[in-house]
Amino acid sequence: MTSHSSLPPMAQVRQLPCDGDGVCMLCKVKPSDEDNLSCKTCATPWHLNCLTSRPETIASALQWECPDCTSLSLDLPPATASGGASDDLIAKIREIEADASLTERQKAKMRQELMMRGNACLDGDEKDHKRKRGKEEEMNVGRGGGSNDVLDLLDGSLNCSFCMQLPERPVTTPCGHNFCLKCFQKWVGQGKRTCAKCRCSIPSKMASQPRINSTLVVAIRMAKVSKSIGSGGPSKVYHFVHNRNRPDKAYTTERAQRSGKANAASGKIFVTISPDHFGPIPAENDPERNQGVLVGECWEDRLECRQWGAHFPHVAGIAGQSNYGAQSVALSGGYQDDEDHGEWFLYTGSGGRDLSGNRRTNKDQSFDQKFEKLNQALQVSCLKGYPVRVVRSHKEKRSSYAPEKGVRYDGVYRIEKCWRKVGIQGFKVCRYLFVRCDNEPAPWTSDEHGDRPRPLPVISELKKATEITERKDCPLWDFDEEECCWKWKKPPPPSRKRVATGKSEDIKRSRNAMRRAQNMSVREKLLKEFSCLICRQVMTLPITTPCAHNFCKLCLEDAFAGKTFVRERSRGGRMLRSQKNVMNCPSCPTDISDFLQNPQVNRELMEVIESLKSKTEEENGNCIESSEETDGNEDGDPSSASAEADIENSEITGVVDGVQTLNKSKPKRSREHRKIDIGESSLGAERLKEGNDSPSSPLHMQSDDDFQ
DNA sequence: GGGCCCGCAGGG
DNA sequence: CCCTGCGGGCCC
Repeated sequence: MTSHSSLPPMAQVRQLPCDGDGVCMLCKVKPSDEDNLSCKTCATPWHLNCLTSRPETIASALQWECPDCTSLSLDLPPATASGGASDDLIAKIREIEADASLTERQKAKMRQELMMRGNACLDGDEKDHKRKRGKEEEMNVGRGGGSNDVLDLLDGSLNCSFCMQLPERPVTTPCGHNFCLKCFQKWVGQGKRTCAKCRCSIPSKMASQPRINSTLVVAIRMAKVSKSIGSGGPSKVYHFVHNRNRPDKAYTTERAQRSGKANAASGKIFVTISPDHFGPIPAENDPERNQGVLVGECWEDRLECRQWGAHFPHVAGIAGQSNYGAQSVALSGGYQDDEDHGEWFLYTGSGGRDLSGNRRTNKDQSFDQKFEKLNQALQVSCLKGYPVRVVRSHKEKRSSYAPEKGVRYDGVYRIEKCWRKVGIQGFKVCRYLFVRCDNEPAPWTSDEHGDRPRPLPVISELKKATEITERKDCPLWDFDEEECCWKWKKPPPPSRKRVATGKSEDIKRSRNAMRRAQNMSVREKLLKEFSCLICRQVMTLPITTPCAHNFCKLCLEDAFAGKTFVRERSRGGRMLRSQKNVMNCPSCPTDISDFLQNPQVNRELMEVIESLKSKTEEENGNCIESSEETDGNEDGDPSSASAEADIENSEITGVVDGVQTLNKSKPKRSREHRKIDIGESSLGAERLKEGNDSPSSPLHMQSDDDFQ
């Protein structure tokens, strides 16, 4: 064999195409037209001089196939018959290429879809994803023109390079490229550890635990909603949860303040629901804000979550009464058997552990769980079809759907089935299948609408299950086809408890921000979503951390500027200097030191922000600039107050052994200051220029799979 | 990061 | 009144 597909894998890895700007990713030079070679299969441009094997004639150059496409057959599972699926696939791709009725973009899309499909079987989730993408595509066709439209703007820049559509559950790689969670997972599932767009390596943590970039989720949904309203579609107004609209500080009792949160009495309950209230918490039970508890609302911890009524017990995972039903559950990684798929998950009951003495959280199971007490309460909710509120905690590390920080309300679910099986630890556990049934979209989806009834997932462990409980009667909480929403089909069970709250005087919030938000154009609202978590202004050079937080490049630089990065810990009376530096994300306790070696600007996002800005400025002159100025200075404005609080938080969580701190005294960067060049240089590269020996320069560690 | 210790709330 | 519980701070 003489073709480069026979080269060893490493040799192929050394071959890289040109990036989106046409610059060769190997030699970093933009090839001239003569040196630019396009693959006939995927149309990617390559630098002729950097190829290990070049076509010899002009004719063969026209028929040239890039190393990625020729190695395609290597990636695919062995074909069933000789010739097989890979040949078939390539034949199909050629067919697409030859079709003169298609535009280049359509061709690219179809090529990508074929590549994604491969000849592997799709699991249920994936089929769902494909179906959904297909549907969206139909809708997009109907969308038509509107060149000035924000959705088109996002659509052009942020598309997932696998399915060529706006990313569903977007995840962002450290190199700054955005993909659908499913597409990304499929890619890494094939053993790929480089970015599909730029071939940068993907850290193993990102590959195994990708986090959803909620900034993008909200932005995409907002754009979609604005579009459907604009086109005379549903005019329902969806809430977008902004941290700045939340109360500044959770209420704590005097005693709690004395003894600290570990021993805190829970604070005042802000909502007027009884502790055995089922279902969402509506606006009429939220006298302070008059908006109810919204899907996506986040709290610092379980105590604060309790104060807003989403989940009352401050330790237990299940709220309920054995003969009455369960109102809410918390997913916080306490049980290994849990399995989270976002819209549905498998939950494990409580009990089976020895909690005698001082042990409150023994993780080891030492006897079987039974359908009694709180486990029975969940069973009642299953049989009756009650809505069960679900909160997810950052402590659940294995789920892509867990928040990076604190506790988040994710809406109501119904328990469709429950059973008992032998758990991972060898003792019997109670198991529950939760399926989402909320009128508001989940925090991780860009859908404009909430859930629709969906077929139940196939649960393989049911084969070995005992005591399977399924609902026989109609569920009390169900989807109304006429009204197109979830509602009580029969009245909920009467409350047996009193409302545990008085009138709260502790929280004073202005509604100005909300009113102002209502008057803002979609573009301005979107721009607000793209705020840096440090400076609170629209990001100039957006950077997405592996923990899915977004910052200006310069703010992130500032946050770590002039700091000593060697981590010291005392152990056994001696000071130990650890090999690896630890630098925490300013927004959460994730160590982003590896990422900081070479953080990449999210150029796709930057493009969107720039277009939004220029279009808004075109229309409003300097309105945005001035409104932002007043925003920050206005007294009593929850946005500014909460922003301060968040910065305060980041100073606590962002510190590692007191070595790294955000420089609070540093004056806020002026907007002029922020307008700097968008050159190729990354944070790491700039640091490099300062000199490797400078104390501020992070160690340059070479990761194993970093081939450059 | 793991273990220990603590207090609190709610079910029964 | 006792038991249970997917917390949280702090120390090592």
